[in-house]
Amino acid sequence: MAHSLDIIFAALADPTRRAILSMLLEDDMAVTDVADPFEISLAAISKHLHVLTAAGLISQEKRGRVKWCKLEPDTLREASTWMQGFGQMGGLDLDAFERFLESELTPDA
Amino acid sequence: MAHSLDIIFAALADPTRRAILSMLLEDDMAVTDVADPFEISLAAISKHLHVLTAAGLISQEKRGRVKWCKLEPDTLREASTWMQGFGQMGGLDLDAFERFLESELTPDA
DNA sequence: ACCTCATTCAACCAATAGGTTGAAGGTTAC
DNA sequence: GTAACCTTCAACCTATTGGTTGAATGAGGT
Repeated sequence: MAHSLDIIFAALADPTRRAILSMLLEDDMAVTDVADPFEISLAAISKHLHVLTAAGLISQEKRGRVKWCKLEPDTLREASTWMQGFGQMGGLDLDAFERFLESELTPDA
Repeated sequence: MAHSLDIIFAALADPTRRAILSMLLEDDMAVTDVADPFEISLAAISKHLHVLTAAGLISQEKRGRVKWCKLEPDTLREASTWMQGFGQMGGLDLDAFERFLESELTPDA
């Protein structure tokens, strides 16, 4: 956990990587199938998947010779919550805001 | 409008820039005052502010010799909306959120 | 064993990002 | 007018990013 917002947002800043996330929303996919719709090389896609994995936005599991990619929504939610806080409240007590975020992000039930 | 998600997320990927946004949550600020808590040069801060402006996350208005920086929450909401597309991560517990808002906003004493 | 498929590694390249410094542009104050 | 102040410009440096290609690794299929 605690994937830094630095690498999460950096991962989201690339259109290819956002497209990959959208694809994975529908289903888990093998690396080759992820690469199929794109014009760039498989190696480039492999690097993008590495960035997404490092950010915690996806996970990869090797079964046989195929590596499956799976969306990890919790990490996106981390960033989403950070942004929603900004969008909706101006001029609030930031300490209270952080306490709120913590209580929201802690999966206690 | 339609600030591309590319540059919005790229702008959010830097910790200095996110810190600046947090500061602007509390109040509008002049460039020099924004730069004050940071150890880096004023020119570097100026560049960061340019990136944030290009992304539409802040706006800048020159009054006299001072340039004021103001948070633009709508753009953050744009990016947040993109994330809503990812299913269950509309995620913030709205009831808890409203309770929080009440506890923060109603006691204006 | 051998061949094929799935994925990554390694070396390289051009472009960008984030930082520096010093000089320049405007604006207000004396 | 000139001095002080706020901000940006310009040139430069280094590290990182996103892409390429070709070889290497690993796992099945036959």
